[in-house]
Amino acid sequence: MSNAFLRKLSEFASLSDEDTALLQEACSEPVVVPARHDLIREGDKPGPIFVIMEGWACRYKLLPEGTRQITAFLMPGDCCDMHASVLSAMEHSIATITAARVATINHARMEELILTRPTLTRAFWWTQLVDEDTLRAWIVSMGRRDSLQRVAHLMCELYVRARNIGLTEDGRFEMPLTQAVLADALGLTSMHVNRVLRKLRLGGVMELTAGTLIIADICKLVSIAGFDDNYLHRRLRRAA
Amino acid sequence: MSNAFLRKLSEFASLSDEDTALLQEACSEPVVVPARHDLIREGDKPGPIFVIMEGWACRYKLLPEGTRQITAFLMPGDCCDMHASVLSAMEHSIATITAARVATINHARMEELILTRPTLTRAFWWTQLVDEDTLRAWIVSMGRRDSLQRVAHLMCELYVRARNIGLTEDGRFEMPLTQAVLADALGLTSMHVNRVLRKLRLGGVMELTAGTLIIADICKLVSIAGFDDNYLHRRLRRAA
DNA sequence: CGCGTTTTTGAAGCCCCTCAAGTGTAGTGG
DNA sequence: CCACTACACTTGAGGGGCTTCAAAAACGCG
Repeated sequence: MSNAFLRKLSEFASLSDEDTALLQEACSEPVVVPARHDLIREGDKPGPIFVIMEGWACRYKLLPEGTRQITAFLMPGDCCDMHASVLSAMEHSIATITAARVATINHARMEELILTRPTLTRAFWWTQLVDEDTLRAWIVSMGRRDSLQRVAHLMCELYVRARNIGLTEDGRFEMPLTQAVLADALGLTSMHVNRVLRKLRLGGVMELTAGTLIIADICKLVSIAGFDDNYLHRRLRRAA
Repeated sequence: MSNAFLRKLSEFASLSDEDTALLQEACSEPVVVPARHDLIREGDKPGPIFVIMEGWACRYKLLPEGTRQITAFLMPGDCCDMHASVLSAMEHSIATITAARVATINHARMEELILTRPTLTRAFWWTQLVDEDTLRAWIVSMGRRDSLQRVAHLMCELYVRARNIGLTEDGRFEMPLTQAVLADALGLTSMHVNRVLRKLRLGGVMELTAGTLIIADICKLVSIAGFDDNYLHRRLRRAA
């Protein structure tokens, strides 16, 4: 199954052939977007629903002082702003991190799917709730975990999410995030992220080089992070 | 209008008499819950939808080391877990802070409302999206604001939310949160929250005593916080 | 009035930031 | 093929913001 969106949704719900076909068709014309390109900006009127088919993106907000806070990473299969049309303006921006293939679904089409396909509606709700629990997990990390735990926790989250969509192999996966990007997500400076990564590397826990994360000791990593993947609400649990 | 839930929803949508009557009836039998009482605990199967009719509550998560992180405050009119039934287990707990009147709506009833009353459905979506943007605003605060800005920002948020449901009068409102509770929400210690509050008091910005917040200089407060209430997505803007 | 909770204040220390410089590494053009 | 540039990564020194530990004062409630 080459469609990451389908792969992700079918992780939660068993989709009928008709549901599958409808979804397939809805995001059949993805557009290639270059890296570091805004899909939508804070203040804009909500646009269509974006579905990331390939590549990485993030939600972020710029502060007056020029600093940036990333509030979510978007990976293949993730979709944004399912119902944002209800609001009059976006409160944050969404940008690609790498070059990406992005499908768009207009709101009329989405509304139609929601009204007529109860299984899809439930699956969409599930993604929404997982995203929400992920936001809460980030708040917990920022509020009550130190930098080492915080980095470890994010690495665990991204690893599990990558694994769920079949992007890992044998404790490693491609994670094209610079230390500056990680810092913007973790509420740290890139210099400090660098020091934390060194510590994890020297401790034989994990190594992040050239855009790939290699987890040497997943048990140590999970234990440092205090990671519990419940918040990602997976039905199936596969081995690492 | 004595029903805080109705008051809040009608802020976004103009509800028909029938919608109003249905909502009124759905939460017509609130229960009084004592202070510091869990409504639902992490790990529990999702229960009914809770609607806070009176009093304060919060979502929180306990960490292994015994620390606590609050991820949201719930005020009159706020409802939780609209669609949580989709999930198999709660990822966080919800507890009252003060004594509270809490209505419950079972999921079958809610589903019926959503299927038959499009105006209500849109209004529910709006509350959901506001909650989500609030989570993101908290992440931004924790990641990129220092303690003074963070406290100021939270006070702004709570003041605007209280004002929206008619709980303020002339720059003041009842905010029954201890410094320890604020600390658990802000990712600080109660000692440091105390020092920040003193600074704001001595600066003639605001004063928090005996469970009421008195804002002396709203402009200063907003400017310290870098507060912008867009994320609460209000349609109407009333004067303070 | 007495007791638990909350608030307040102080002193010492650590975690992470700021500022600063230097080291790769990939891409470009001569 | 090598200078040149841009960007990401790396490392160090010093400082500040928030924590930890500790204890006293104030408050609220039976």
